[in-house]
Amino acid sequence: MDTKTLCLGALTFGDASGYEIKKCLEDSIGHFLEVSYAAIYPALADLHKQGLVHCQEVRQRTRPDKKMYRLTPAGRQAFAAALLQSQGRHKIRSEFLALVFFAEFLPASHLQRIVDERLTEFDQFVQLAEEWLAGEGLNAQPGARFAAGYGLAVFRAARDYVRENRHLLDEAATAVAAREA
Amino acid sequence: MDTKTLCLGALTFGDASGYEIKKCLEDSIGHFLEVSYAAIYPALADLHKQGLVHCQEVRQRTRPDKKMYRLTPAGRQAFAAALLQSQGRHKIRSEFLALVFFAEFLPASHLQRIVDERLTEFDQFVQLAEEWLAGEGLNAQPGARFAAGYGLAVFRAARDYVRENRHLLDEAATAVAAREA
DNA sequence: GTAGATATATGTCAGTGTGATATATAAACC
DNA sequence: GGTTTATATATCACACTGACATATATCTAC
Repeated sequence: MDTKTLCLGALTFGDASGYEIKKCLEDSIGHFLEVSYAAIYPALADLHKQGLVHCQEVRQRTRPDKKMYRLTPAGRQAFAAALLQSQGRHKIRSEFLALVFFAEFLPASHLQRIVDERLTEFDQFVQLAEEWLAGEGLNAQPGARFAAGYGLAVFRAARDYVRENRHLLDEAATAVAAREA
Repeated sequence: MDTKTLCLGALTFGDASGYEIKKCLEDSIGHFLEVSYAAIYPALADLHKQGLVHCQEVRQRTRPDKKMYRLTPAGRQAFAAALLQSQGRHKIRSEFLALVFFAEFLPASHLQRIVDERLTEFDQFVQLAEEWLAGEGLNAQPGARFAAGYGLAVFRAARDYVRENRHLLDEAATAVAAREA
């Protein structure tokens, strides 16, 4: 599932510029998959070369000009084919857990600050997901609802675990303080 | 938290070769952070150039020769400094959820096969983590136990959610079947 | 016994993605 | 009047991934 495929996917919701594609992906699956402009713009240029999207420049008075992209029939086919090709892997890259794993090498205050940041993030996501599922989500596709529900369940579990067990990390830091004294 | 830092971290457990470092990291935080040989070997070469690790070639009769690396005092300091520098972000790149999000474009059978694979992976992790926490984990550092407990909580939540809600995805696929008929 | 898989061990390479930076306009805010 | 936020596109150095290449030894199944 490379950036090209994600762009094609975003365009199944309707025509969009690179900027709008980024917003679309962020708002939908942004919590599970990051996309950056540095990946999107070259991807769109490639897709255009391959004839998978149509591109039209739009002059705007009140905003900078933009390039609107539209899926071609070939693009729609290529998207379906790419989805079938994807293995559907679920990867996590957590520097947070790496830091926690090496807790013995960090000052307690630093560690707790990092924990607080993660907790804030988890809380925010839980709230957003709850609101979405109770509001707009009611009209969304089943796949989108499933994904949001998954996120809610997992982030809730993460939040609760961290809240209830963060005190264990004080022991880790204490161990180092004692060692260094 | 780049590969160099992870290598230094692995070496705080004792001297090791690149191959052994990979195993060490896989066995400890492998479920939250992937590392590949293609990243490790150049990282070790760099660390050696910078004087952060000491390197000695070891000739072996029954196995291929290996290069054993050891943390230098400068390396230990650099590790602590790099940890302090790390923001501790928690990123997820889930093609699984992306596929689910675009469920309407996939055949039901394909989708359910992908769900089965994820479920198997979640189950395996839950079992591994339970065993580790009840066994070796009892002697591990608090940080390592916290990380394992976090993984257990989150993967359990993921497993339970997917088990109880996978039927929602049949609706998605049915919608497409109806549309295409 | 021998064929094939698995484990040990190190490395490269093309392609892809990230984070930072650059540029420019307009609206909203204080 | 100045700062921040939003719109809009793009490039660059660097890091990482997945696939491949190479070599030896052990373990398993027939």
